[in-house]
Amino acid sequence: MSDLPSSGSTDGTESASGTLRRLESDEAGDSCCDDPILETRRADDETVAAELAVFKTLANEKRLRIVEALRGGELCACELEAILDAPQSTVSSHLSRLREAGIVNTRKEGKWTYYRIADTASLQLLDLAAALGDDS
Amino acid sequence: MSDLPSSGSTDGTESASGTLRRLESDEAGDSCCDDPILETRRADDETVAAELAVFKTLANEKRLRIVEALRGGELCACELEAILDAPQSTVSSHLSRLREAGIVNTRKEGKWTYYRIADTASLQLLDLAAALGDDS
DNA sequence: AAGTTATATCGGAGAATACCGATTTGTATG
DNA sequence: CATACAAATCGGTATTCTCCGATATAACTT
Repeated sequence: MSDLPSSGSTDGTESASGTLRRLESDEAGDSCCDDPILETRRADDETVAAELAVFKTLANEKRLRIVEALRGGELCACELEAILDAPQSTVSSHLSRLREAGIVNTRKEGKWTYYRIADTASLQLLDLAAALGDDS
Repeated sequence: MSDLPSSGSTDGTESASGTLRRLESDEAGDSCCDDPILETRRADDETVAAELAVFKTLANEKRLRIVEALRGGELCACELEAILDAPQSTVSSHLSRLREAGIVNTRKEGKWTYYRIADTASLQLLDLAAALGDDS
């Protein structure tokens, strides 16, 4: 499907550690798992936590549909209720999850609460995911 | 925290429908939810499905750590086992989820199976999510 | 104040996920 | 062929998530 070098790096971001490791270790080695350099590959806890919060928030169909609906500008909770065709309490709790995650912001006007995308980076995120998802 | 226009659009992607709607409808309207134009805001099913598949796959700490570990180049399953400090069956099933979602590719060499990032867009996705996540 | 509409929160049942030991499959090697 | 190691799959339990009715809070109306 894609252009994969049959060995070595997949992009330019790496600091050569992976590639070097593979090349320097003996070709016919009979074990690969007892390697102290693996320590280097462990991800930072805070980074993972930040990513996880975002992905968990977006890993739900109704919440995704809310964000997609907000592409065209702000909407109030009851409009989103109509778009999703879901009960009020369901929509409301999804909205509060999205707000807690910082994906959407709110603006209160009279008895209505309007929701909007907080950061256009969220939309880039959806676009990337859509592109990744349909050629799987 | 961020630069939000206090009303109106959040970016340039919208086709003005949201903004116009809000402006043209009466200021003191007492209902906002019975609007036929809301139909326009419903997202395409296939797009949502594609996005959902990607986000669900990445909405797990161990799978995220696997992808992060693969930033530096390919690794075999048992190396990932060591990095995650998780039982073999657990790691293996996470890897097959990642492969099914098209996030990683595999290369078999002898008795080892090496995993690598299938598309660098996945890494952009993680970077975006990390950026969105830590200033929430 | 009483009524109406919009939204948030609570609580608990049902569904989906994650986890991990045990077993199976695959590959090399003595 | 027996053994050893890597990896995948199976089965069941534990945890988390989703959903939605019921209830609470808030703002506007008469």
